[in-house]
Amino acid sequence: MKKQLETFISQSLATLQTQNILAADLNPSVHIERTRDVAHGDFATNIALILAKSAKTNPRQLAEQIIAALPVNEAILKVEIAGAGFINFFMNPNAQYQVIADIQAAGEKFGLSQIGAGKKVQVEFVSANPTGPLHVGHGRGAAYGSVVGNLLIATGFDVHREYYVNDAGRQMDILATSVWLRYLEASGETFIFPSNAYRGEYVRDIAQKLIDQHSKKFARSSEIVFANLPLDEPEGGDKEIYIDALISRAKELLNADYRVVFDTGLNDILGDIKDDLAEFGTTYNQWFSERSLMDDGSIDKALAVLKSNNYLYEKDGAIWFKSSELGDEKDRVVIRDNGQPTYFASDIAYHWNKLERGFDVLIDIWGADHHGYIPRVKAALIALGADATKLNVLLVQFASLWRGEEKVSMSTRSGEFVTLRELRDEVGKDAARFFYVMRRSEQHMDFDLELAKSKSNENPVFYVQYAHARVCSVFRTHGEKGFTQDITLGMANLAELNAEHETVLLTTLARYPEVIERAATQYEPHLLINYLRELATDFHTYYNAHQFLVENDTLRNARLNLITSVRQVLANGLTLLGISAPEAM
RNA sequence: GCGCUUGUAGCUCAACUGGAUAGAGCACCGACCUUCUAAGUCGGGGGUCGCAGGUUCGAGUCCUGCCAAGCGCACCA
Repeated sequence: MKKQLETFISQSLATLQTQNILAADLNPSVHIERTRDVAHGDFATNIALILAKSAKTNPRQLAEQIIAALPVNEAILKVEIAGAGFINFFMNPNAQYQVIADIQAAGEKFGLSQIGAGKKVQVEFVSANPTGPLHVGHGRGAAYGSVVGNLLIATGFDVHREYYVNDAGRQMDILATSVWLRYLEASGETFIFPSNAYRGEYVRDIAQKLIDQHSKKFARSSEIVFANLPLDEPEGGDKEIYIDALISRAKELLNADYRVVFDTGLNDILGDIKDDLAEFGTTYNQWFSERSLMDDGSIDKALAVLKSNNYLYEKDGAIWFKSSELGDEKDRVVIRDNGQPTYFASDIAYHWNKLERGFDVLIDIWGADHHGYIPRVKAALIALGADATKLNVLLVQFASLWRGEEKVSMSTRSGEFVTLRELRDEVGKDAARFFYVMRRSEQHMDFDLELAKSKSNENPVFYVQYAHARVCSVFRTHGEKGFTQDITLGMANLAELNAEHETVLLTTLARYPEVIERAATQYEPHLLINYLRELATDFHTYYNAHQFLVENDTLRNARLNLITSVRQVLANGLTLLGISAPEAM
């Protein structure tokens, strides 16, 4: 209906253009809004206010001309000019029932659209280093990314979800070394564990698996392992230099076996991450390996192009990229003085690879702490001669965990962080997903564990799910009372749904496709959450105000068709969020 | 110091991207269960949209300057 009005207005404007009332080269974007106040009708547009200046007339006069040129349509009851020049549309009340037929016909497809027109979109999200289990910070990115993906699919985009696996690089070497040291400890060696190594309990578990599978194959005496190393930080040294020296020592002593230790750690943790995300309802089309970019020469190739485009230079033994010439704060190292490419070098190759795969839009979902990284990636794409405007980086702020009034402290340093798995175990998948996407992603959010668990009206998850369960419950009672639903009879008598609560509900239902479209194109899943809360409220209010299972056959069946539509839309929305729509609670 | 993000009711957050009288939920006060699930509903009070300017028919929304919070400013990822 909204779309239809937009078309009508556009037609009217085109007419005015042929009459030279409006300039022919004008290409206005018509924007129709739902009104906030019933006195303003059902829909309104400010188009006359926007165009008045260029038409060299006053808004109200232009509004009159627009209305005069409007096509006649029986769905429009009347059109008024209000305020400074708003055009208000009052729709024919009979038109409001159409939505029930639409929902019934489309079913679970109601709300889907084709505005994406099959455009290829890649959504990359989470992509946490496989150096440990996912924590609650990753959870927000996982929930947000998967819902954004669902919304884009729902609006006709061709979506490819991807997790970039950082299976190369220094952090992974630190993990591999940490695993090996725990392995040595478990084999009976004693030494002081490095301050910069991974200390989590899971590292010991992986070490134990190594022992189970390979016995003492990788054991070396601690005298040999720690001979002639620089000092660790607690002893007055540098923890980074110390751990790097240990990594070199591990590679030296283990030779080819280093890769076995490394891969055991990688595969164990990555497997855990995959299981974790799958249980959280977050799935991927592809797990993209950083190492593969090194192995197939993609990094060398990207750097060669940068070099031939004159964006690389050497300084202090390292190779630098002139990102400062393309909007970044300073130049960035791509090859360290030790000859190793930086993480940034692989990321250049990775983003280039994404574009070469033919995606029309790239969406990267990052933690907000990585925001400073955006200019250099865009700079790299420009320097490669690629289209950097295709890259869209969405930032997700951290969530603070609360237990009622008490803030849950989290410190990565001590290894005492709350994992996503712990969160899921405590509050469940549905509540976790709902809470994560309840707020705009750039908004810092407080996540109250007590609230997420509570089975009360304070908890918005239960509130929405309860609305769905309630409709199902009505139908159970309906059967118990010996009624048989007659959908056709209900459809023929929808006009009996003339109570104010019913009108409100019909309007809310009709808004659903608009909400999906907006939530998708703006990448704002919280709009869908807000909508579902409103729909649930409208339904609960209706439920309390009217009895559905009345004796009157026509009215009863009309009402049943209405609440069936409510159930359908609630289920559709919850499905997009990856949240269950329970039939009973 | 520079950059990014944020600042709206006591608290947590919305506000259709520049529109009409800024809205919800908690919390607080007061009503509603012999009824299709009270995990629900109804009513009430509560606001200098961080502050100050500017842009225009019109600003919570845009521009400038301050103030405050978070994050970032590696040859880590």
